[in-house]
Amino acid sequence: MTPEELSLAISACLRDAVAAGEFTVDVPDEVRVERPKSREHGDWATNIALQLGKKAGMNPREFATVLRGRLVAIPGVTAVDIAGPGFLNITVDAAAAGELAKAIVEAGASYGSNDALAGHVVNMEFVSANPTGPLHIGHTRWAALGDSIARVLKASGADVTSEYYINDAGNQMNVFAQSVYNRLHGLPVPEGGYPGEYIAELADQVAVQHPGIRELTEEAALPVVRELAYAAQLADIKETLADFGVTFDVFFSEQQLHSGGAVEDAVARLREQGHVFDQDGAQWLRTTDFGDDKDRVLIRANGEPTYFAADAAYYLSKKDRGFTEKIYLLGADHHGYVSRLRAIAACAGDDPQLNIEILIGQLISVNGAKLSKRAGNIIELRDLVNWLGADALRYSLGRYPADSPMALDPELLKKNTNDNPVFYVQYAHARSCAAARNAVAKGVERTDFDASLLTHATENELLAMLGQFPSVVGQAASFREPHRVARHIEQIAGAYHRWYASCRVTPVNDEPVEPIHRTRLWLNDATTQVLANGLDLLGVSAPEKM
RNA sequence: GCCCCCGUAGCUCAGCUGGAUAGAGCAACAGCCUUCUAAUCUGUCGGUCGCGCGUUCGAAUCGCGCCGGGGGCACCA
Repeated sequence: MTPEELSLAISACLRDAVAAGEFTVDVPDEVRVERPKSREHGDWATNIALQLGKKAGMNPREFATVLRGRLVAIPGVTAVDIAGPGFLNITVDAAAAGELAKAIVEAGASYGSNDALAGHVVNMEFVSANPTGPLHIGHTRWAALGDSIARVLKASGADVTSEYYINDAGNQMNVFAQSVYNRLHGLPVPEGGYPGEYIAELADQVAVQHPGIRELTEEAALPVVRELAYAAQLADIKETLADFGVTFDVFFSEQQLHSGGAVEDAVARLREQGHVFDQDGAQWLRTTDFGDDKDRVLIRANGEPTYFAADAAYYLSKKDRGFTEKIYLLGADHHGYVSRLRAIAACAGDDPQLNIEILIGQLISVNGAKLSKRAGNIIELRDLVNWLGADALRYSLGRYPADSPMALDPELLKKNTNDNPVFYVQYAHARSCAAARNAVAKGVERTDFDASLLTHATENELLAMLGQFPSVVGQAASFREPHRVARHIEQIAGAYHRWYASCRVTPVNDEPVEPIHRTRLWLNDATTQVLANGLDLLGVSAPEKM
């Protein structure tokens, strides 16, 4: 019996009690069932009586007593105790709990999938780094987190498109082209240009693809340099992301918004909605109507659209493509954009509370040093991945909530010891794989299964953790917090290690294979499956040997 | 000045949106391997949840005000 099944059964009891006139109260959609910290409080506990008692006009213990009469009749429930102010502590039959092991193995990779977000059509935009340089440590967290959020959303039934917005328009592209051009000719870095060493590499690539580039006049060469260097840089970004296990469904070009007329179109549409006004020769969006500090320029006095105008056009594109929820993942240094992005949604006729969601994540620091792409002293994502390994890096980024400030200590991560919890979880997975290999070699097979044999305290604990996995994935999706998955599989790994220490899958020496061994193999393999599924949601590999 | 985030064990951080005695890892100390992977496991030590009011049966969690740290406030991109 999983917590979900128990939760549903309790809801049914509540409805039956209301129908029988035992109390009068609105039955909530979901009854939360928790794993008590102390095992003296049963397998599962609920505070539903504390929540509903007052609403039913009864004191919570009285309410609990009435409800208890129905809960004890749930198949698989062996005891229901009332504790403290009105907690209901529920004890479940070992056989009912143990059935889960078989169910997980049979569900395989789909175990953990749930329908918490069924029907949601989500656009998930993240990274969106300028294609004027390599991805660096500042993009690392969002790449890892955004990809994992997309995965838990999909696992929870949402229709998700992950998207990378390429800022390939605007003056920085000209500066970028000029920087590469200067490098081709051995000239100094232009004022405000990009000094990084990667510029030289791009210049080499441009020269290879267009051998006569140095002979062209500057005026003729710059557009060519710009396009070739841009393509090379974008390819580099995509490769780096792929090596990091991060994939995007769509790479969306800002330039195409401009060239395709979408920006002008967006300004016209917003004007029709009555939110655009003219002042000082510029065209403004009245974002202050929707909580922004000040109104924002869409079209400058010189006729050029602002970056903000492209943002508005991009938002309308997402809306037109049918996304009901547009999620943006931004760094804390961009938090000032939140109110103006919400204002765009409102001006477009959307509900800024429902149709747009902006997740702000705190920046990562490395030994207190800030890193700047423009300064050229960047730490590349590619180097971090090569140095620390994609698994260790993704896991250490994925196990913290986005709003907690993070200090990555390279010396600590480089150690690759169990300071890094990824090894704890991966080791548990590899260990369970080894246990299964050994069991099969000794003739233990997953034939018969008798759930009532899984009576050890560590088995009870492990089964409980495995049973919570789908709801943890659902919560991770609902809250956009994949670290919940990481924390939970760490608990599963711990429960597995403790189980392994006291319950053997393979008989000792020449002792015969008993039903208990075969049954435990199911539980062992169920754990393997859940650990693998959890690691996959975080974009981390699940090694079978370590 | 205004806005956002953070403050929990010596260190790094969780704390399941208000529940039972606030947890984990690391560090420190003490134990368990001739038996499926000891990268594991068992135990001990360690807290004024930044401070103060408030909300209620009940607050680390919600509200207000302070203190401390980080980030941001362009007709830049």
